[in-house]
Amino acid sequence: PYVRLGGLGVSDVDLKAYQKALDNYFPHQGGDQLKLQDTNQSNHNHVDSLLSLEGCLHLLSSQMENMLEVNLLEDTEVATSGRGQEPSSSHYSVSLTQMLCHCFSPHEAPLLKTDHPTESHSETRHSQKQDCFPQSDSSVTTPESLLCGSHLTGLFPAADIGNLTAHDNSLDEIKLMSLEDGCDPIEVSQLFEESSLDLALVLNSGHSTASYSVSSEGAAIGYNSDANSASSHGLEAIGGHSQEHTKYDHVEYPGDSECSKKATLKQFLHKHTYHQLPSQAASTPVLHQQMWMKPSKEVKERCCNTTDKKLSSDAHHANSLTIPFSVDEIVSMPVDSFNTMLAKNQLPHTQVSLLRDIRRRGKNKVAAQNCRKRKLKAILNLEEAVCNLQTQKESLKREHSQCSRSISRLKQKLKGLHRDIFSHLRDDQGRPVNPYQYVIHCSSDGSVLLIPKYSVKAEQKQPNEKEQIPK
DNA sequence: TTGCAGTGTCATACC
DNA sequence: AGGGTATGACACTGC
Repeated sequence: PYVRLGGLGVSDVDLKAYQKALDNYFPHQGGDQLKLQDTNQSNHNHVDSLLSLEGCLHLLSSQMENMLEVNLLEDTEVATSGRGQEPSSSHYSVSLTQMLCHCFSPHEAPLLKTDHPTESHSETRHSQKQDCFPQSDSSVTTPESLLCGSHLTGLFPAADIGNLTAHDNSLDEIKLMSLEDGCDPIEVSQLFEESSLDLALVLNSGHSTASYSVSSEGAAIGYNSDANSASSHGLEAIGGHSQEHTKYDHVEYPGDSECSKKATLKQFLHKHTYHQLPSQAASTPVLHQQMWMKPSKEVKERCCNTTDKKLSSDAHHANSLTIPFSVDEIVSMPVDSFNTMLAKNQLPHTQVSLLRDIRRRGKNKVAAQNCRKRKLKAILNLEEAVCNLQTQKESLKREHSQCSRSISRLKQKLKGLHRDIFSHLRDDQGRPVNPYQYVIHCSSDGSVLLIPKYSVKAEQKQPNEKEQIPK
């Protein structure tokens, strides 16, 4: 609340007190400025300067009123005696004009100070993501639909299948696998309690793979089991791919917002991003056509693009190594499991190298996808920031013009006050005081000095030399 | 045919 | 030191 009128050596001004007085003196402007200060912290400097100006004005006016009373009531000789003024206290060699110039110099507000908090709420992010893709929930909660048409639904009572809905995706996946395996779901649940390494080994030990996608888009497929075609290892990588993207669906990024939802949705809707779905179905083309009603021609085309060829090649290599893991599993398994698997299979160096490459490529692919999503998100955030700053700029412009108008009004009032004061001032011979030869100066102790302009100029050159001005 | 956007991969830096 | 991650750059593809 205290503002030092910079560089002038003037004492601190209690803005609150001045503001209170201003409310009486300039009731309209004072209230406005207070409101401005309250509503926009970013323009604090503007308000401060205006408040200090108004404070100065009010101090000046009130003190001048007192002085006028003294002048009018007392003899001019008394006024010129410098009564009560210590020479040391009148060291202000600054003219009123200078002070006003200082006060009227608009300060630049810190324009970049924004009230917009950055949006990085990790807790809400997750729900936003989920809200963004409600279909993933629905897909999770309807495993029966995933199994519809398959031979699996008849194997277990509906209650068992219903249990699938009560667990997270991982457990759903495990249970789906157990369904396929004909295992007891309870056993699988117990297995789930064990270490991931053991789990992975158990789940993959008797089978080629079961590529499954319970959540997100993959859920529409349900799961893609190539257990029915155990010899189709060469294609499983494509199917397994979807699991990777299922995880990718749930990757979270700082500052998710509505914009990112749109962007992400755009990505999700893009054909490229999930072209693995038809590809995945290629491992079980009949099932795929039943579930997606896609023409086989399109499936073939999808399967034959370069990326899938590359993946198929990787998968082919991986499967030629008699390793009971899909490419996706090679990529996603913990490094300890991976190393254990390598050691267990006694593979030659070239094949180990190949597996490491497959793993590296798979991880880097996901990383690249995440990186691109982040980049897109950053771009959207920057665009939003630009919009916000433009809005803020317009607001500041309006506020600046409002402050300029207020300052103009105050200047007019000050001119009138100045003119009024000098019209009442008389020197010791009773002659009017020339306003061009004297300046009015307010001191910190409340006294008002009339200073000859030449002394002000002299003191500016020699600040230590002060002249006692007759009052 | 051209341009663009999406994607996978590599190389590299960093943790 | 090895593995994972992030990112720029490149090539390729489909639209």
